[in-house]
Amino acid sequence: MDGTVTETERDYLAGYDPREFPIVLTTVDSVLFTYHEDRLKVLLVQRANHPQAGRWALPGGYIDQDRDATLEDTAHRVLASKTGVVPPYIEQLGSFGGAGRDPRGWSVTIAYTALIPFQACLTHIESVTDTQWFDVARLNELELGFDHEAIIDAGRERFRQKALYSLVPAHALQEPFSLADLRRVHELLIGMTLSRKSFIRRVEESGALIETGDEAPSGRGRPSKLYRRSPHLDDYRFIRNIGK
Amino acid sequence: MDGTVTETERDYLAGYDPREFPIVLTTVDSVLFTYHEDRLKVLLVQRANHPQAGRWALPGGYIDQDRDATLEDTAHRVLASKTGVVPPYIEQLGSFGGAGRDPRGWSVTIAYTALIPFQACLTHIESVTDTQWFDVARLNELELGFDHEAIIDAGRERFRQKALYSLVPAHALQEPFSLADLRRVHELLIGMTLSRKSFIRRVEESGALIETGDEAPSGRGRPSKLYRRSPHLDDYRFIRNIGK
DNA sequence: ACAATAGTGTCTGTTAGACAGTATCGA
DNA sequence: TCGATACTGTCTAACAGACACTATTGT
Repeated sequence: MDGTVTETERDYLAGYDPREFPIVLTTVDSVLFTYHEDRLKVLLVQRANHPQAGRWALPGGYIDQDRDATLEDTAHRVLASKTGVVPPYIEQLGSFGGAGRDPRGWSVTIAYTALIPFQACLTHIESVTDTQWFDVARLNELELGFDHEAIIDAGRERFRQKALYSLVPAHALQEPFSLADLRRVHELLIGMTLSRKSFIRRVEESGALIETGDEAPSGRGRPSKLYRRSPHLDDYRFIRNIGK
Repeated sequence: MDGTVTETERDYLAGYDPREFPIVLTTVDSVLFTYHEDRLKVLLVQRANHPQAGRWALPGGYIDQDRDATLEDTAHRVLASKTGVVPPYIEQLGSFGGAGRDPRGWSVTIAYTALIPFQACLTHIESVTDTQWFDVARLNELELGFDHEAIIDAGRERFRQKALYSLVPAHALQEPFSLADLRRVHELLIGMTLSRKSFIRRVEESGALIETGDEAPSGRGRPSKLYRRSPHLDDYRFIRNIGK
């Protein structure tokens, strides 16, 4: 008699031991961006443990099988532990895996990418030394761990696309914010200047932002109108890209 | 003396054993679409082993740590084993993970989505009984394994977007093909009819397709011009979406 | 000749970009 | 008043959609 012919799924699961199979090291890393003082910044953490101890790398870690019900839970938990809050915008970026990217063996990281206002986690980040914002334009001065530079590039490219056809980058700003600031975030992401008029028209047409009615003095010059995010912000897609 | 203070990365790796940590079951699954007889089809495989033995599910499997250097290698290997060839278009779709999606425990699948001409794997698929094309409009009649229905939906949505701003769906057609056929593929993906004129204009403007110079009789009526894919097809993006 | 299918010519509406103009602040 | 910044009015170019028209086949 061949036992496998009549084996039930219950029997199979009772005898299943994952340690009998080759093990893939699986982690979740996040690329968190913000905007501060006319610069795009990305959050990095200095690694305390081997491998790559001492290097700056993306905030990430193992899945906690008891606490995390989904991959997004892991990303939320890790980011909250580094910033004090869950970012207002997060999406899955992609997975990066291979035999050589981690010296411990075949590994996969599921990467998320997120946006947060600089002020939302200012005090939390100032209270520690191992977590810092870095100017994304100066990452070449740093030697990052693993393949995290490539993952950050993928995150930038994702938000570059979003800046072309959505107003999602508004999540990088503290409310209320001016359209001048938001346009600047888009310009940094896209890598070119944008027409004021075109940008304002899109904001009005979309309904993805709400005018608060207040104004803010901008140093010298006419004060700017202030806006906040509408609940539909994340869903709105322009059918045509901005930018010449 | 505290050994960890002076421990080198080499020492750490020598003592590293992945079995000491909680194990996440990691697999790669692919959503392969094609077009045949005015229908969108997706490739499914009937599961031979537990869990979910007997159910139809996405082609997928474990990473072969000796053969696969990257995640895409795994997707290629599995798809080639089911169709006889590597599909001409494949991209990473996203990762689906959680505590409850596989009865064996916490699991992650890295999903790819791909396109192939129906004829490219016709003979290979006809030679086996456990691998079949299914009409994507009739998947509700099937009880799929795991969360694979949700993954297929994500793949459809990905290609729905691509159909709005690219000509990537041309990979689902055998060369040479007519614009009528390609437009039909786009219409099925988008879920609405498209203007002939708009579609032809985009093809001409993009340079992503090359006219072969031949024609094909289409039953009755004027014969249609035939096209093949240009090498730039995958890169081209329209700045504006098609469709009202 | 006719139906059926493929492709074209041309008009219109929409919207991005350009640019000049107006509005409102500080100095 | 002047410079600086924010916002608006309006023209133009580009392009999608509509639709009528021509082209080419089988019956």
